[in-house]
Amino acid sequence: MKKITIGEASRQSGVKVPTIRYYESIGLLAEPSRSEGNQRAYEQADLRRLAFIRHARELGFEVDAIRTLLTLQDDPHQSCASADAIAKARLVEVEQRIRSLLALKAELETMVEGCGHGRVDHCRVIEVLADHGQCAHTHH
Amino acid sequence: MKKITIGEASRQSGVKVPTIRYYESIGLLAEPSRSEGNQRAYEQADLRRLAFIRHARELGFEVDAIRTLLTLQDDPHQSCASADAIAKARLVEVEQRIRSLLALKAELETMVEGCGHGRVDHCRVIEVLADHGQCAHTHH
DNA sequence: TCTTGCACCTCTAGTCGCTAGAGGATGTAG
DNA sequence: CTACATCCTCTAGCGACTAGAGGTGCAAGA
Repeated sequence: MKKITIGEASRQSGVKVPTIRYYESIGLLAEPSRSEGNQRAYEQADLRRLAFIRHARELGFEVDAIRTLLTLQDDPHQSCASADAIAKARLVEVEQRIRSLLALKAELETMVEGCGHGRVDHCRVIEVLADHGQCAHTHH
Repeated sequence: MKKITIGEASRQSGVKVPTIRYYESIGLLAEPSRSEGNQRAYEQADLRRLAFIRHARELGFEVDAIRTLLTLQDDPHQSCASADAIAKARLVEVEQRIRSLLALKAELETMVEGCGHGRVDHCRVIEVLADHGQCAHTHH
């Protein structure tokens, strides 16, 4: 079992060095053992945990949710209902966010298309921003 | 011209009272005149500016971008090229965000559908999170 | 007139998830 | 032995607010 430095862990997991230390500080990652010279020495299990965290963060899970997911993972006999609930909640959030972004996209397109590239006093971008009534879509 | 209190401005614009004060503190909103008792007294023009800011924020523009848009609005003889560029950049951002959220949605759906509601050791949610290789979509 | 009670004031600190930088120790290659 | 990269801890900063403490202003009812 050869030990892995934080830099190596960073390279292998794709999580930046300061971020790894940050995860340790907030208790997402356990404190690893240290070398003679007080440098962090990780093991394979830590790398797996880091990959888990990274993937979950990429999926937009909040740190608190990840904390729950990690404790679930640590105890495989538990029911996975909580994990399921967390994922479902996240799915609903993502769906809402997509809907609202699609509305925004439509509105931005109207703005940009309407812009005749002239002076500001006829600029559709500024106009639409100034008067929400001109906004074609009821996104908010 | 009757004066408008900050609470009234908040109600009419939909921007919370502390947020209005915050916008003033960062220079998005000019310092309004004050009543005898040192309370902020807004005018119609301030309400229009607040509505502009609110709408722009809802469209996801950053405060710096809004600052630029506001100075453009204040000088109607300028070319609207900057406004156009800002809106276009935002459009590109929104489109990217939508694409990545759609990929996330697909992945979350796979996770949730695969969950047999049993124990954690067979939970697809946890599994997929733990092993990015199982992730069907190349969203990141 | 007095008092109740809400809305207002300023100021500081906290939120989230990092990121940047200072100032110093350690580890490795030439 | 000397560079130089990498590591360490610590504090502060980011964006865009939000929360709370501790105090003042103002309008309406008793």
